[in-house]
Amino acid sequence: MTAGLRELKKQQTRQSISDTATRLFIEHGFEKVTIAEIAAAAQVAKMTVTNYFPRKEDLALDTHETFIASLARTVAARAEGESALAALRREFMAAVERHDAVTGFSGPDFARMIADSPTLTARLRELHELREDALARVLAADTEAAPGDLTPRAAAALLTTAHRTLFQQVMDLSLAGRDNREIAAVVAGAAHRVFDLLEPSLAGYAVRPRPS
Amino acid sequence: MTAGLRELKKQQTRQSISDTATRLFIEHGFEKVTIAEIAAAAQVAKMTVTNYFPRKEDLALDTHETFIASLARTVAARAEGESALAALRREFMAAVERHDAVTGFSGPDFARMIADSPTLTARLRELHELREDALARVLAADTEAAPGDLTPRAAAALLTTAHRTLFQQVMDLSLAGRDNREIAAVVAGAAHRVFDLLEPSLAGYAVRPRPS
DNA sequence: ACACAAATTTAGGCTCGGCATAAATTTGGC
DNA sequence: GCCAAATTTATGCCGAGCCTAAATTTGTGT
Repeated sequence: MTAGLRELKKQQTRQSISDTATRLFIEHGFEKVTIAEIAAAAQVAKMTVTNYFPRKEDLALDTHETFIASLARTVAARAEGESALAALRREFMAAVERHDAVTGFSGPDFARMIADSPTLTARLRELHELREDALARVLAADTEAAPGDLTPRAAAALLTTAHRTLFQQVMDLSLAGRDNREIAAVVAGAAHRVFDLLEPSLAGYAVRPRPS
Repeated sequence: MTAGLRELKKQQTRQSISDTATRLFIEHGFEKVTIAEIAAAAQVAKMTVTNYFPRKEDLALDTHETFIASLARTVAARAEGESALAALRREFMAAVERHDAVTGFSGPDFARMIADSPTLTARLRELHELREDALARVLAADTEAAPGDLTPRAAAALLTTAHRTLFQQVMDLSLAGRDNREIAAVVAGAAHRVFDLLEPSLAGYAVRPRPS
């Protein structure tokens, strides 16, 4: 098998670089840390860092695949008779109650790192857009929309926007130093209001049919 | 008066640099053109270009102030008894009928320049966000929302999202080489559907009171 | 165990955007 | 026409990203 030692060491190297980078970023801020410093701290060549992480942002936001796919996956797995909006609301509320990273990202340090860096903020915007695109594709396929139909994209935009607004709220509260418990309480209330706001428009959209 | 020749020449220099840059960008693509080339073509020092336009993106998207303020201004100027959504719909439809840049930006060359450049695409995302923030501030002030209230931001996000979706549609059609007439027709239809979609949720939000 | 091929890492250098600083030039007011 | 202020220029530096060739490490076959 070729999936042996070589692949293992690659993953170790990659992880080591990522961990080192994250530590330095949290410690000194994303913009202050240079790729050369990361390479030195991880005891690899500068080029090796670039090989694994083409852009510097990738070192800090390594879980982007999960993030991008999250909403699309939630909607794809919605229950029979459940709308896309209802599924996203349910999933979001569950995440809030679990107190866990509504976001995949977590903690005030992490939020600070992003907020303090224009580069990371921009990348996060891009991730939100990619997430929206992924959701739009699921909606288009699931509602059997015509190719040129704007509806899935508009709906995906609205749904993602709702999520992004709450996401931002979590970030803001996290930056303000509130603990997870308080954040969960405040965001839960806000989430109900935001989802309720969209309910009249989207309650009937992309409802998964019940088998007849 | 100090608003004389000196200020005039500054504006001329600025305009000359901007025009030169735009021409080169359209001709060869944003990423291919270097700041040094722009400076040479405009017959100024490289540093002068940077002085007027701190970021390279600013050379291509010079009308950002107008863009950012557009939605906020439309809502601020809405008629008595008119909701924020209705005002934005009215303004958008009027722009479509005028055939003019729904966007402030216009033409397939311009759209191509942006679409081909990750840098410009990212900057455009940022401009959308700034536009959303500006709109949120107007809504918060106008509805006298409490400081921590998420509603204005959520509403601004939804309204901006609707606009952005249609904006994207214009870009796509422009890139596909459709002429202004066809774009206007297609987008007008799409716009009605998108605004209708939001109507149930936002018809009653931020309605300007009639003087009693 | 050894050699060879393939994969991975390293070293070096290059371009470009962005920023800092000081010198040189141009302009407005007197 | 002179002087102070504003503007432009020249120069150099840093960091991200990319390219290429050399060096090292690993997997496979004998």
